[in-house]
Amino acid sequence: MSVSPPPITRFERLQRLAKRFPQLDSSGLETCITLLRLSNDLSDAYDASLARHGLSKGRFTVLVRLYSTSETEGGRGLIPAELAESSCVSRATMTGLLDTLEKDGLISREDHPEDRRMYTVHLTPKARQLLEGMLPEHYRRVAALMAPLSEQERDTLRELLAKVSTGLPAFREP
Amino acid sequence: MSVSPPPITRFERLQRLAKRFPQLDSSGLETCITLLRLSNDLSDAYDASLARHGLSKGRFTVLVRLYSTSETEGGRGLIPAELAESSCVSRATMTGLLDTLEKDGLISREDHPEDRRMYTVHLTPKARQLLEGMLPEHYRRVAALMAPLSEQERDTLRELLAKVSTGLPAFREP
DNA sequence: CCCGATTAGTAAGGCCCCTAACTAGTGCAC
DNA sequence: GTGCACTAGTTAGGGGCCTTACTAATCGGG
Repeated sequence: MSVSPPPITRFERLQRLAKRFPQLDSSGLETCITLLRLSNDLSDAYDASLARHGLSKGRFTVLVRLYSTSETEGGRGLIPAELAESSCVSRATMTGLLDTLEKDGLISREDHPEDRRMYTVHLTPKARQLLEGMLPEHYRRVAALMAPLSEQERDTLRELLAKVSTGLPAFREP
Repeated sequence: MSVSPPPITRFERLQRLAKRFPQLDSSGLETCITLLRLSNDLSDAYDASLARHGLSKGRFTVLVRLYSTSETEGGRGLIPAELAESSCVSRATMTGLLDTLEKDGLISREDHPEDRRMYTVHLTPKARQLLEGMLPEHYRRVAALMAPLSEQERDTLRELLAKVSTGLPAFREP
Protein backbone atom coordinates (compact mmCIF):
# COMPACT_ATOMS: atom_id res chain seq x y z
CA MET A 1 0.00 0.00 0.00
CA SER A 2 1.51 3.30 -1.10
CA VAL A 3 1.63 6.50 0.92
CA SER A 4 -1.38 8.73 0.17
CA PRO A 5 -0.65 11.98 -1.60
CA PRO A 6 -1.70 15.12 0.29
CA PRO A 7 -5.46 15.64 0.00
CA ILE A 8 -6.61 18.20 -2.52
CA THR A 9 -9.16 20.67 -1.22
CA ARG A 10 -12.28 21.87 -2.92
CA PHE A 11 -10.67 25.27 -3.16
CA GLU A 12 -7.65 23.89 -5.01
CA ARG A 13 -9.82 21.98 -7.46
CA LEU A 14 -11.75 25.19 -8.05
CA GLN A 15 -8.55 27.10 -8.80
CA ARG A 16 -7.49 24.55 -11.37
CA LEU A 17 -10.92 24.55 -12.99
CA ALA A 18 -10.67 28.32 -13.23
CA LYS A 19 -7.56 27.95 -15.37
CA ARG A 20 -9.46 25.84 -17.86
CA PHE A 21 -12.64 27.95 -17.84
CA PRO A 22 -11.92 31.66 -18.10
CA GLN A 23 -15.61 32.43 -17.48
CA LEU A 24 -15.25 31.07 -13.97
CA ASP A 25 -15.31 33.80 -11.38
CA SER A 26 -13.82 32.01 -8.43
CA SER A 27 -14.83 34.35 -5.64
CA GLY A 28 -18.34 34.45 -7.08
CA LEU A 29 -18.59 30.70 -7.38
CA GLU A 30 -17.13 30.20 -3.94
CA THR A 31 -19.71 32.58 -2.51
CA CYS A 32 -22.49 30.92 -4.43
CA ILE A 33 -21.49 27.48 -3.20
CA THR A 34 -21.25 28.74 0.37
CA LEU A 35 -24.72 30.17 0.07
CA LEU A 36 -26.20 27.01 -1.44
CA ARG A 37 -24.62 24.83 1.22
CA LEU A 38 -25.82 26.93 4.12
CA SER A 39 -29.24 27.05 2.51
CA ASN A 40 -29.33 23.35 2.40
CA ASP A 41 -28.15 22.88 5.96
CA LEU A 42 -30.48 25.49 7.32
CA SER A 43 -33.38 24.11 5.36
CA ASP A 44 -32.71 20.62 6.68
CA ALA A 45 -32.41 21.85 10.26
CA TYR A 46 -35.60 23.82 9.91
CA ASP A 47 -37.44 20.81 8.53
CA ALA A 48 -36.14 18.58 11.28
CA SER A 49 -37.25 21.03 13.93
CA LEU A 50 -40.73 21.33 12.47
CA ALA A 51 -41.03 17.60 11.92
CA ARG A 52 -41.10 17.07 15.68
CA HIS A 53 -44.47 18.74 15.63
CA GLY A 54 -45.67 16.89 12.56
CA LEU A 55 -45.15 19.88 10.29
CA SER A 56 -43.21 20.66 7.14
CA LYS A 57 -42.02 24.10 6.07
CA GLY A 58 -45.04 24.45 3.82
CA ARG A 59 -47.54 23.33 6.42
CA PHE A 60 -45.94 25.52 9.06
CA THR A 61 -45.87 28.57 6.85
CA VAL A 62 -49.55 28.20 6.11
CA LEU A 63 -50.48 27.83 9.76
CA VAL A 64 -48.40 30.80 10.88
CA ARG A 65 -49.79 32.93 8.10
CA LEU A 66 -53.32 32.07 9.15
CA TYR A 67 -52.47 32.60 12.79
CA SER A 68 -50.90 35.99 12.33
CA THR A 69 -53.69 37.13 10.08
CA SER A 70 -56.37 36.06 12.49
CA GLU A 71 -54.52 37.87 15.27
CA THR A 72 -54.29 41.11 13.37
CA GLU A 73 -57.33 41.09 11.17
CA GLY A 74 -59.92 39.26 13.20
CA GLY A 75 -60.18 35.84 11.61
CA ARG A 76 -61.11 37.07 8.21
CA GLY A 77 -59.90 33.83 6.66
CA LEU A 78 -57.66 33.57 3.65
CA ILE A 79 -58.22 32.01 0.27
CA PRO A 80 -55.90 29.31 -1.08
CA ALA A 81 -54.40 31.62 -3.71
CA GLU A 82 -53.31 34.13 -1.06
CA LEU A 83 -51.81 31.35 1.00
CA ALA A 84 -50.00 29.93 -2.00
CA GLU A 85 -48.46 33.26 -2.80
CA SER A 86 -47.38 34.11 0.71
CA SER A 87 -45.97 30.62 1.17
CA CYS A 88 -44.15 30.66 -2.16
CA VAL A 89 -45.70 27.44 -3.42
CA SER A 90 -47.85 26.73 -6.44
CA ARG A 91 -51.62 26.68 -6.09
CA ALA A 92 -51.57 22.96 -6.82
CA THR A 93 -49.20 22.40 -3.94
CA MET A 94 -51.43 24.47 -1.71
CA THR A 95 -54.33 22.17 -2.47
CA GLY A 96 -52.25 19.27 -1.22
CA LEU A 97 -51.08 21.11 1.89
CA LEU A 98 -54.63 22.10 2.77
CA ASP A 99 -55.89 18.56 2.17
CA THR A 100 -53.53 17.10 4.71
CA LEU A 101 -53.93 19.98 7.16
CA GLU A 102 -57.67 19.46 7.02
CA LYS A 103 -57.32 15.71 7.42
CA ASP A 104 -55.21 16.40 10.51
CA GLY A 105 -57.88 18.70 11.88
CA LEU A 106 -55.72 21.81 11.75
CA ILE A 107 -57.69 23.89 9.28
CA SER A 108 -61.24 24.07 8.00
CA ARG A 109 -62.50 25.13 4.61
CA GLU A 110 -65.56 27.32 4.50
CA ASP A 111 -67.61 28.51 1.58
CA HIS A 112 -66.63 31.89 0.27
CA PRO A 113 -69.64 34.13 0.73
CA GLU A 114 -69.32 35.90 -2.60
CA ASP A 115 -67.60 33.64 -5.09
CA ARG A 116 -68.40 29.98 -5.35
CA ARG A 117 -65.09 29.17 -7.04
CA MET A 118 -63.23 29.85 -3.82
CA TYR A 119 -63.40 29.06 -0.15
CA THR A 120 -61.80 30.53 2.91
CA VAL A 121 -59.37 28.73 5.15
CA HIS A 122 -59.51 28.93 8.95
CA LEU A 123 -57.43 27.61 11.79
CA THR A 124 -59.06 25.16 14.16
CA PRO A 125 -58.63 25.48 17.93
CA LYS A 126 -56.36 22.44 17.72
CA ALA A 127 -54.03 24.29 15.36
CA ARG A 128 -54.07 27.36 17.55
CA GLN A 129 -53.08 25.23 20.49
CA LEU A 130 -50.34 23.52 18.50
CA LEU A 131 -48.87 26.83 17.42
CA GLU A 132 -49.05 28.44 20.82
CA GLY A 133 -47.28 25.41 22.20
CA MET A 134 -44.50 25.30 19.67
CA LEU A 135 -43.83 28.88 18.62
CA PRO A 136 -41.98 29.95 21.77
CA GLU A 137 -39.49 27.16 21.26
CA HIS A 138 -39.30 27.76 17.55
CA TYR A 139 -38.58 31.43 18.01
CA ARG A 140 -36.00 30.62 20.64
CA ARG A 141 -34.24 28.42 18.11
CA VAL A 142 -34.23 31.10 15.46
CA ALA A 143 -32.90 33.60 17.98
CA ALA A 144 -30.12 31.14 18.88
CA LEU A 145 -29.31 30.64 15.22
CA MET A 146 -28.86 34.36 14.71
CA ALA A 147 -27.21 35.07 18.04
CA PRO A 148 -23.71 35.08 16.53
CA LEU A 149 -24.62 38.15 14.45
CA SER A 150 -24.86 41.68 15.80
CA GLU A 151 -27.75 43.88 14.77
CA GLN A 152 -25.50 45.62 12.33
CA GLU A 153 -24.29 42.38 10.84
CA ARG A 154 -27.87 41.25 10.34
CA ASP A 155 -28.63 44.43 8.46
CA THR A 156 -25.57 43.94 6.32
CA LEU A 157 -26.45 40.32 5.66
CA ARG A 158 -29.98 41.18 4.55
CA GLU A 159 -28.56 43.89 2.34
CA LEU A 160 -26.07 41.57 0.70
CA LEU A 161 -28.68 38.88 0.22
CA ALA A 162 -30.90 41.46 -1.42
CA LYS A 163 -28.05 42.32 -3.77
CA VAL A 164 -27.68 38.69 -4.72
CA SER A 165 -31.42 38.65 -5.43
CA THR A 166 -30.96 41.43 -7.91
CA GLY A 167 -28.55 39.18 -9.77
CA LEU A 168 -31.09 36.39 -10.12
CA PRO A 169 -32.73 37.65 -13.31
CA ALA A 170 -29.32 37.82 -14.97
CA PHE A 171 -28.61 34.31 -13.76
CA ARG A 172 -31.80 33.04 -15.32
CA GLU A 173 -31.37 34.78 -18.65
CA PRO A 174 -31.73 32.82 -21.92
CA MET B 1 -69.18 46.02 -0.90
CA SER B 2 -67.07 47.85 1.69
CA VAL B 3 -63.83 49.67 1.01
CA SER B 4 -60.80 47.42 1.59
CA PRO B 5 -58.71 48.25 4.62
CA PRO B 6 -55.05 49.07 3.91
CA PRO B 7 -53.05 45.89 3.27
CA ILE B 8 -51.01 44.61 6.18
CA THR B 9 -47.44 43.73 5.37
CA ARG B 10 -45.51 40.72 6.48
CA PHE B 11 -43.36 43.01 8.55
CA GLU B 12 -46.36 44.40 10.42
CA ARG B 13 -47.71 40.93 11.14
CA LEU B 14 -44.27 40.00 12.43
CA GLN B 15 -44.23 43.00 14.77
CA ARG B 16 -47.58 42.04 16.23
CA LEU B 17 -46.54 38.44 16.67
CA ALA B 18 -43.47 39.67 18.51
CA LYS B 19 -45.72 41.30 21.09
CA ARG B 20 -47.36 37.99 21.83
CA PHE B 21 -44.16 35.93 21.79
CA PRO B 22 -41.37 37.56 23.76
CA GLN B 23 -38.94 34.91 22.50
CA LEU B 24 -39.32 36.29 18.99
CA ASP B 25 -36.25 38.16 17.88
CA SER B 26 -37.64 40.14 15.00
CA SER B 27 -34.43 41.14 13.27
CA GLY B 28 -33.20 37.58 13.58
CA LEU B 29 -36.39 36.10 12.22
CA GLU B 30 -36.52 38.65 9.43
CA THR B 31 -32.96 37.77 8.46
CA CYS B 32 -33.68 34.08 8.66
CA ILE B 33 -36.74 34.42 6.44
CA THR B 34 -34.78 36.50 3.94
CA LEU B 35 -32.13 33.84 3.83
CA LEU B 36 -34.60 30.99 3.42
CA ARG B 37 -36.42 32.80 0.63
CA LEU B 38 -33.31 33.62 -1.33
CA SER B 39 -32.15 30.06 -0.83
CA ASN B 40 -35.33 28.83 -2.32
CA ASP B 41 -35.25 31.19 -5.26
CA LEU B 42 -31.61 30.54 -5.99
CA SER B 43 -32.08 26.83 -5.68
CA ASP B 44 -35.00 26.90 -8.11
CA ALA B 45 -33.08 29.02 -10.60
CA TYR B 46 -30.09 26.72 -10.33
CA ASP B 47 -32.25 23.67 -10.91
CA ALA B 48 -33.95 25.26 -13.88
CA SER B 49 -30.62 26.15 -15.43
CA LEU B 50 -29.25 22.64 -14.99
CA ALA B 51 -32.46 21.04 -16.18
CA ARG B 52 -31.81 22.40 -19.67
CA HIS B 53 -28.94 19.96 -19.84
CA GLY B 54 -30.86 17.11 -18.30
CA LEU B 55 -29.17 17.51 -14.93
CA SER B 56 -30.23 18.10 -11.34
CA LYS B 57 -28.10 19.71 -8.64
CA GLY B 58 -27.11 16.29 -7.37
CA ARG B 59 -26.25 14.90 -10.78
CA PHE B 60 -24.33 18.02 -11.70
CA THR B 61 -22.37 18.08 -8.48
CA VAL B 62 -21.29 14.49 -9.00
CA LEU B 63 -20.18 15.11 -12.57
CA VAL B 64 -18.24 18.25 -11.71
CA ARG B 65 -16.58 16.53 -8.79
CA LEU B 66 -15.49 13.68 -11.02
CA TYR B 67 -14.38 16.08 -13.71
CA SER B 68 -12.29 18.25 -11.46
CA THR B 69 -10.75 15.26 -9.77
CA SER B 70 -9.81 13.65 -13.05
CA GLU B 71 -8.29 16.93 -14.16
CA THR B 72 -6.17 17.30 -11.09
CA GLU B 73 -5.46 13.78 -10.00
CA GLY B 74 -5.33 11.82 -13.22
CA GLY B 75 -8.59 9.93 -13.40
CA ARG B 76 -8.11 8.08 -10.18
CA GLY B 77 -11.84 7.50 -9.90
CA LEU B 78 -13.88 8.09 -6.79
CA ILE B 79 -15.94 5.74 -4.70
CA PRO B 80 -19.64 6.37 -4.04
CA ALA B 81 -19.05 7.24 -0.40
CA GLU B 82 -16.63 10.04 -1.32
CA LEU B 83 -19.07 11.36 -3.87
CA ALA B 84 -21.93 11.24 -1.38
CA GLU B 85 -19.97 13.22 1.13
CA SER B 86 -18.70 15.86 -1.25
CA SER B 87 -22.18 16.23 -2.73
CA CYS B 88 -23.89 16.42 0.68
CA VAL B 89 -26.32 13.61 -0.03
CA SER B 90 -26.85 10.29 1.68
CA ARG B 91 -25.16 7.18 0.34
CA ALA B 92 -28.56 5.81 -0.59
CA THR B 93 -29.27 8.88 -2.67
CA MET B 94 -25.89 8.53 -4.33
CA THR B 95 -26.81 5.03 -5.46
CA GLY B 96 -29.84 6.48 -7.18
CA LEU B 97 -27.89 9.31 -8.77
CA LEU B 98 -25.25 6.93 -10.08
CA ASP B 99 -27.91 4.55 -11.40
CA THR B 100 -29.45 7.19 -13.58
CA LEU B 101 -26.13 8.73 -14.58
CA GLU B 102 -24.98 5.29 -15.67
CA LYS B 103 -28.22 4.65 -17.53
CA ASP B 104 -27.67 7.93 -19.35
CA GLY B 105 -24.16 6.89 -20.28
CA LEU B 106 -22.47 9.62 -18.25
CA ILE B 107 -20.54 7.53 -15.77
CA SER B 108 -19.20 4.00 -15.54
CA ARG B 109 -18.72 1.84 -12.50
CA GLU B 110 -15.56 -0.22 -12.29
CA ASP B 111 -14.51 -2.83 -9.79
CA HIS B 112 -12.42 -1.54 -6.95
CA PRO B 113 -9.07 -3.29 -7.18
CA GLU B 114 -8.67 -3.83 -3.46
CA ASP B 115 -12.05 -4.04 -1.81
CA ARG B 116 -14.88 -5.96 -3.36
CA ARG B 117 -17.51 -4.05 -1.40
CA MET B 118 -16.81 -0.91 -3.43
CA TYR B 119 -16.34 0.21 -6.97
CA THR B 120 -14.90 3.32 -8.55
CA VAL B 121 -16.85 5.80 -10.61
CA HIS B 122 -15.54 7.33 -13.84
CA LEU B 123 -16.77 9.91 -16.29
CA THR B 124 -17.48 8.77 -19.81
CA PRO B 125 -16.33 10.81 -22.82
CA LYS B 126 -19.98 11.75 -23.32
CA ALA B 127 -20.08 13.32 -19.86
CA ARG B 128 -16.83 15.13 -20.46
CA GLN B 129 -18.25 16.55 -23.65
CA LEU B 130 -21.47 17.55 -21.90
CA LEU B 131 -19.59 19.37 -19.16
CA GLU B 132 -17.17 21.11 -21.48
CA GLY B 133 -20.14 22.28 -23.49
CA MET B 134 -22.18 23.58 -20.59
CA LEU B 135 -19.70 24.80 -17.99
CA PRO B 136 -18.72 28.03 -19.75
CA GLU B 137 -22.35 29.11 -19.81
CA HIS B 138 -22.95 27.91 -16.30
CA TYR B 139 -20.00 29.83 -14.96
CA ARG B 140 -21.08 32.88 -16.87
CA ARG B 141 -24.46 32.68 -15.14
CA VAL B 142 -22.91 32.40 -11.71
CA ALA B 143 -20.64 35.34 -12.47
CA ALA B 144 -23.70 37.36 -13.54
CA LEU B 145 -25.50 36.39 -10.34
CA MET B 146 -22.68 37.67 -8.22
CA ALA B 147 -21.85 40.68 -10.35
CA PRO B 148 -23.81 43.07 -8.09
CA LEU B 149 -21.36 42.34 -5.25
CA SER B 150 -17.86 43.76 -5.00
CA GLU B 151 -15.00 41.51 -3.97
CA GLN B 152 -15.17 42.96 -0.51
CA GLU B 153 -18.89 42.40 -0.25
CA ARG B 154 -18.43 38.78 -1.29
CA ASP B 155 -15.90 38.30 1.47
CA THR B 156 -18.25 39.89 3.95
CA LEU B 157 -21.15 37.77 2.76
CA ARG B 158 -19.19 34.54 3.10
CA GLU B 159 -18.07 35.65 6.55
CA LEU B 160 -21.60 36.39 7.68
CA LEU B 161 -22.91 33.13 6.25
CA ALA B 162 -20.17 31.33 8.13
CA LYS B 163 -21.32 33.03 11.31
CA VAL B 164 -24.86 31.85 10.71
CA SER B 165 -23.45 28.35 10.27
CA THR B 166 -21.93 28.53 13.71
CA GLY B 167 -25.44 29.13 15.04
CA LEU B 168 -26.82 25.97 13.48
CA PRO B 169 -25.88 23.60 16.30
CA ALA B 170 -27.69 25.87 18.75
CA PHE B 171 -30.67 25.94 16.43
CA ARG B 172 -30.80 22.15 16.37
CA GLU B 173 -30.42 21.68 20.11
CA PRO B 174 -32.96 19.52 22.01
C1' DC C 1 -9.02 -19.61 12.11
C1' DC C 2 -13.68 -17.67 12.84
C1' DC C 3 -17.29 -14.99 14.37
C1' DG C 4 -18.99 -10.54 15.62
C1' DA C 5 -18.60 -5.64 14.59
C1' DT C 6 -18.11 -2.56 11.06
C1' DT C 7 -18.44 -0.67 6.56
C1' DA C 8 -20.05 -0.38 1.56
C1' DG C 9 -23.74 -0.22 -1.29
C1' DT C 10 -28.70 -1.19 -2.29
C1' DA C 11 -33.95 -1.65 -2.17
C1' DA C 12 -38.36 -0.08 -0.64
C1' DG C 13 -41.26 3.30 0.46
C1' DG C 14 -42.33 8.06 1.65
C1' DC C 15 -42.59 13.26 1.68
C1' DC C 16 -42.44 17.56 -0.59
C1' DC C 17 -43.08 20.17 -4.28
C1' DC C 18 -43.51 20.70 -9.23
C1' DT C 19 -45.95 21.10 -14.12
C1' DA C 20 -49.63 20.28 -17.22
C1' DA C 21 -54.12 19.36 -18.12
C1' DC C 22 -58.75 19.62 -16.41
C1' DT C 23 -63.40 21.37 -14.21
C1' DA C 24 -66.26 24.80 -12.53
C1' DG C 25 -67.73 29.49 -11.65
C1' DT C 26 -67.58 34.44 -13.00
C1' DG C 27 -68.29 38.46 -15.62
C1' DC C 28 -67.94 41.29 -19.63
C1' DA C 29 -68.82 42.38 -24.62
C1' DC C 30 -71.86 42.00 -27.75
C1' DG D 1 -78.97 36.75 -22.36
C1' DT D 2 -75.23 34.21 -24.44
C1' DG D 3 -70.74 33.07 -25.42
C1' DC D 4 -66.10 33.38 -24.38
C1' DA D 5 -62.03 34.71 -21.88
C1' DC D 6 -60.46 34.47 -17.49
C1' DT D 7 -59.81 32.88 -12.82
C1' DA D 8 -59.83 29.46 -8.79
C1' DG D 9 -58.99 25.14 -7.45
C1' DT D 10 -58.09 20.22 -8.33
C1' DT D 11 -56.17 15.92 -10.37
C1' DA D 12 -52.58 13.07 -12.27
C1' DG D 13 -48.11 12.07 -12.70
C1' DG D 14 -43.22 12.89 -11.94
C1' DG D 15 -38.58 14.09 -9.87
C1' DG D 16 -35.49 14.64 -6.15
C1' DC D 17 -33.97 13.47 -1.97
C1' DC D 18 -34.79 11.19 2.47
C1' DT D 19 -34.88 7.27 6.16
C1' DT D 20 -35.02 2.58 7.36
C1' DA D 21 -33.92 -1.91 6.83
C1' DC D 22 -31.37 -5.14 4.12
C1' DT D 23 -27.11 -7.83 1.97
C1' DA D 24 -22.40 -8.53 1.10
C1' DA D 25 -17.55 -7.98 2.09
C1' DT D 26 -13.86 -6.94 5.25
C1' DC D 27 -11.37 -6.67 9.49
C1' DG D 28 -9.70 -7.87 13.96
C1' DG D 29 -9.70 -9.96 18.66
C1' DG D 30 -10.22 -14.22 20.88
